[in-house]
Amino acid sequence: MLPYPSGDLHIGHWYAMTPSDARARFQRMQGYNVMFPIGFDAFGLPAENAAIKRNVHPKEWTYHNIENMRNQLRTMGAMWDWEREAVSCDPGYYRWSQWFFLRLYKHGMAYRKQSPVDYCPNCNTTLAREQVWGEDRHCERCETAVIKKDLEQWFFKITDYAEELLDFSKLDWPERLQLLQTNWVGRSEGAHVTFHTEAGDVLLVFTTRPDTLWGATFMVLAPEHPLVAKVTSAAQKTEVEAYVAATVRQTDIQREAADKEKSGVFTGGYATNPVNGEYIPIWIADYVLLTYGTGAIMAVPAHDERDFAFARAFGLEVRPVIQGTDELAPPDGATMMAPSMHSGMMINSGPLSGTPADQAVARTIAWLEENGSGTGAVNYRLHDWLISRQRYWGTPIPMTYCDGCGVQPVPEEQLPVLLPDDIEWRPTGESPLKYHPTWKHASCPACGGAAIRETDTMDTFMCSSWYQYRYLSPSYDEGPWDPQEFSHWMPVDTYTGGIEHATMHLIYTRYFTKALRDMGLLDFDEPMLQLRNQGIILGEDSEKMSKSRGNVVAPDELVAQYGADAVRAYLMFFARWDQGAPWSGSGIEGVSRWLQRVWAIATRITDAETGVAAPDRLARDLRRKVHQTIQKVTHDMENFEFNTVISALMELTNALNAARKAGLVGSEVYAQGVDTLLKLMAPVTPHIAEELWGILRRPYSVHQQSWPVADPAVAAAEEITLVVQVNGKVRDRLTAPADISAEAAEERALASENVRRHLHGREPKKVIYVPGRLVNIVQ
RNA sequence: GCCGAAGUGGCGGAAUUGGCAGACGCGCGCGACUCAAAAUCGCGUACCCUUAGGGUGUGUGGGUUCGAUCCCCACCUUCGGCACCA
Repeated sequence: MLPYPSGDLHIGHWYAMTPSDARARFQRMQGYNVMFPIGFDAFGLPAENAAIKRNVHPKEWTYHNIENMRNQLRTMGAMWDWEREAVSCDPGYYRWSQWFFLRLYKHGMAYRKQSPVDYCPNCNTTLAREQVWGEDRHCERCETAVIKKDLEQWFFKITDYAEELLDFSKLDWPERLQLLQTNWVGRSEGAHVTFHTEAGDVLLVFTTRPDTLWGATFMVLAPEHPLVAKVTSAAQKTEVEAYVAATVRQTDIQREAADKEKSGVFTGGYATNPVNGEYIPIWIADYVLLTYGTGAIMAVPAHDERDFAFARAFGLEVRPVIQGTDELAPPDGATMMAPSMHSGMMINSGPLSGTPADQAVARTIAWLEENGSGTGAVNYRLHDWLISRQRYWGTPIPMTYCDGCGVQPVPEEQLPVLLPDDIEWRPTGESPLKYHPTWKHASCPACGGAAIRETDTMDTFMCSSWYQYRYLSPSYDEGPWDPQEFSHWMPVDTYTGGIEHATMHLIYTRYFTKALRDMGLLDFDEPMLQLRNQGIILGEDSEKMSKSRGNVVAPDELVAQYGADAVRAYLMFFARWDQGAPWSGSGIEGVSRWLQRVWAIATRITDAETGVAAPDRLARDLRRKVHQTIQKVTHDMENFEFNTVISALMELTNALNAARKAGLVGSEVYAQGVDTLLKLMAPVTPHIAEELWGILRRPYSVHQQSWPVADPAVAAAEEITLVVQVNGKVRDRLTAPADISAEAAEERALASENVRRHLHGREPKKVIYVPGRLVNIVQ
């Protein structure tokens, strides 16, 4: 975890962190060597906003918040390893973020590119595609609708890893998360097909349906496509330029709106279809996106909905090239009402006519490759990661620009490129780095002449892409990590976090580790092997918690009222951890009462006499319950099923209470039951468990005890309730020995008075016996 | 539109994955203690039939099975992701 130091610990932090801590403590008691680190994701925009609004320096604001959060985190009683704390805005940290940037640059994985990028006009910065959300394309942080800007920016080549990012075989990650990442990468198989313009330029298209190539009746280019100007005829020039200008002015939202009504303009140019040499008109339309595939398509209106709508809107030819298996005659392009999506047989397709649907794509690709007109191809929706941010409070990108030598990396030994402290804010909200009088002036590492520093800083997801490695040795200064620590601990065994990171942090950090591997810096493929997501806590009104809604639950107040242990236990109890739920304030009373009952049980034992002889049967029952609870709690802790951990602990408490009333206080079995309860509670409620452990004069500390091990023989039930059904309906319940034979069970079931009544004196047709569970008599 | 997840008492949720539906807790009701209240403790608490006993019940409608919260089909609702992706 690397929380952002917002300055106030939220109930959501508690919900995410306390079960994770409990599980870490559980594993430590099981004998594992557990590292449970913490640190802060300390760069980012809120610090700058605070600076502009309240005139505090971002550094001061951030470190003040960190101090505050450290204190709040301490109230949780988590076993954080504070000696390994890492703070991403410390120069000792961001020096290595810069170092990684230089490594990536040297390996060709960081590059600069001019392109239309998403820009948040409120945050005054560009954003990565992953940070633009929803139908209305809004900024992930401030929810402002983004706009497009044509800028030169730094990118990381995450697309080189598109295929590998789809491989989850080494990971124990939730299916749901794998699916989100898989969809985000967006792999599709098809072909690249080479068309040619009249001037002889190559016009490459990507298609998933090469089998429909003979049905291509026109081409469509994205309005921003580089060939647009060249293919446009003199007659169409005015119209084309007007359309391009209009498209560029539109936001993505406008472009995708209007109920997907098709618009477009004929360029006056033509292209040759490689499969039949036919000349087909080239159009431009905003439904073709420059950012996907090659930014150009072959349009097959007979077999594609968008192309069909476009063809009908502009009166273009529709030519079917597939006859569906259930179609008696080939569809008529002139009259068909919708594109044909049937599978069947290729028609009107020259040498491939007659090819059945299941072979059509492969045979067409083979034909294209033989004829040098195309190749099989895989396309991904994933884009390279835009990491430039036009902000002050971030890691400076360690690059310079020299008039003579161009882009030059800052030499490694000059790192870190420090952020200047003496800064002034512009009323426009622009980055002070751009306007700093001296900071950006540097000497060129190549020629020694004057050079200008890059004034953009890095996306903060860069900091969090490698923080797990910095936790190993946060003050190490000979490298990003101490190699000895690294080989002992890495990769991360268990990682917990929110699902909202699926296509951001969690994809970036996977990419980052793979890139480091390929640069020889580490030797595994995945940064975190096991991952589990917690859900989110909503306000009591089922809405997202926010100050403006007034539905925020303050953990500090709950801790003051009920104590940290009760808050911890309640957060683990009140909902399924992986699902989250709306907050409910009344339930915490129940957990608080439970802890008071535990207190009463454990403190009464000291006053009681020892050496009490417990009746055999009661002793056995209690011992069984104890061992069953060990089994249940161990299993559920392993599996992140924390709510049933608490209910099992409550059940054991209730059993101990009943045993106390039955006079078992002072007996050995009772004392062992209490000891076990305290050990099982230690990960969940570390303070109370320790306190009671001390009161009972057990050897310090409860947290250093080994986790109890269940004896299956003791946990096994001696007697079972045998359910007796007649035709699947419960008619009786019998108490029987656990190892009752099938014959004996059937005999006893048939002897039941109520069963006999329901049999109405007739013979059963069949009797089903499920060992240890039920007898079903079928008539 | 496409992909995915989830629908169980008044509420949060449980059910060893095909075998007692509703564990545990909240809330509520009744009782004990108290002059009274709070706290605590005890009992009860899916719905319906006045009871013995029975009927119904896990979003809706079908199906498979001796038996379905669990498997299959169709549908409804809610939430999440993607979205003119070629």
